[in-house]
Amino acid sequence: MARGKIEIKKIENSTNRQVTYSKRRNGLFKKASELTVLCDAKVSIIMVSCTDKLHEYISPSITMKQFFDQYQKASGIDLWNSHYQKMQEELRQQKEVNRNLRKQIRQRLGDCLEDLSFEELLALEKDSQEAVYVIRERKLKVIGNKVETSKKKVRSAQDVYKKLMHEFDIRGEDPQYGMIENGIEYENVYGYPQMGAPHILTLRLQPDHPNNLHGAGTTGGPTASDLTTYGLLG
Amino acid sequence: MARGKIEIKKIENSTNRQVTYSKRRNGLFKKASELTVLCDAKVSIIMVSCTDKLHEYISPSITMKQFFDQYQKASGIDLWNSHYQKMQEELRQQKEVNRNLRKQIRQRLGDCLEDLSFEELLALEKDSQEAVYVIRERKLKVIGNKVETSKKKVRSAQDVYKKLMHEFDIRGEDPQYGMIENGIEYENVYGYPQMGAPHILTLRLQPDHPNNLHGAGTTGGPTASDLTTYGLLG
DNA sequence: AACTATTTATAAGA
DNA sequence: TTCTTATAAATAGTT
Repeated sequence: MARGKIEIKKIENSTNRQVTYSKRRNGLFKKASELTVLCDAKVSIIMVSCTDKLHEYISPSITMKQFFDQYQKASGIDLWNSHYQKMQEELRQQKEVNRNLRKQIRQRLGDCLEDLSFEELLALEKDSQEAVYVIRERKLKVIGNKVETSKKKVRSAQDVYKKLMHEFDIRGEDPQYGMIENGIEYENVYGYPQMGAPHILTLRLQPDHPNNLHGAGTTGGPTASDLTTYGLLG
Repeated sequence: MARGKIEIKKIENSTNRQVTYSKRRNGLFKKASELTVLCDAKVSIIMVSCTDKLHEYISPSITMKQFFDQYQKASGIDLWNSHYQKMQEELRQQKEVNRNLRKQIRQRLGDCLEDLSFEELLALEKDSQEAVYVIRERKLKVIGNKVETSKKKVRSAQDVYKKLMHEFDIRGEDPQYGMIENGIEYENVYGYPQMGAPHILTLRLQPDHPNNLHGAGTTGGPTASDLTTYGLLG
């Protein structure tokens, strides 16, 4: 449009093309800003050059997001709504699953039983009772392990004691005196849990009597286990 | 830019403004399309007039969505990602919660017990055992209700029977003959469940003996209850 | 980036 | 709205 008319087709010379792009881009943006002011309109221009550089003009007093929202509303073209709705549906489903799982747990704790049919109630009782047996077996195994560990510790301590006594024998010292003194000492030195063994043995006796547990269990607040397992329920 | 220079400020005359908007809009779009061809660029123009009409230009061979995506990527400006990411985070949390709830249920069914501390194990046993008692009580109540309902039906049937007999008396017919015939009939007519009562009474005897349930419970697949409550677990 | 001959856009009027 | 046209603005080619 100056120094000779040009044909509107791709400029083959790369440098020339780049220069023209820059000049005309400025021209376009200037026109856009004039339009904005003169006609009280909102204009958004986004340009991507053939070298993938991005330039934009946007009227003051409006954000690109507003533009996109407005465009979407006016054009009815779905830019990201399908994504959004898909996620929303997924979220809804997850919440539904969540609701069901919680109800199931409540039922396993003895709530909401009125929602169950008689057959479901029987099945729930059977499942729950079986679970109690499994849990009890696991508990006994854990207790067994603890007792075993304690026994090993005791044996280990006894070994140490014997070795000490043997050393005393070799040195010709009075074994009777040394035994008492060292017998008290090693329990702390070698990590023998002073209250551990009796405590564990006490526990071992309790859980075989469900009635005992039942009667005692009606009082008392949440335990460490409750906190762990219900942490996400709130 | 013709017939006199104009100042770049809002055109107060509404008609004039409208005309200028239309003319300059065309000019802008023409320049944009020339730029597209000359420089092999992609251009998007969205305009909203002061009367809230929307007009757009977009280079051929590109969609508005591609433009928005490209713009967002290049600019780093958050158009809808905050929405999106918020939902994604929410979804992630819901899935995490569900994972926990499922684990909890598995533990209540006797799985994954090795993940519990000894104290948690004891609490779980207590909870489970208590739940079994609650469930059992509920079951007994349901059975009681069923028995009560059956009794009422029987009483109601007996009333009907008495009335029939009374009518026979009034009519002077042979009551001995009528009694037998109608005694068989009314069980079907008045909905008395023929197998119902004995069945319920049989069930009533079982559940007070947990050992009985335990022994029988080790076999057998999922019941109707299992299907209902685990439907969403897969 | 600056210059400038020329083309193009457009303001005002019809 | 569209057409016309005088004139302002944009810009292609050059430096």
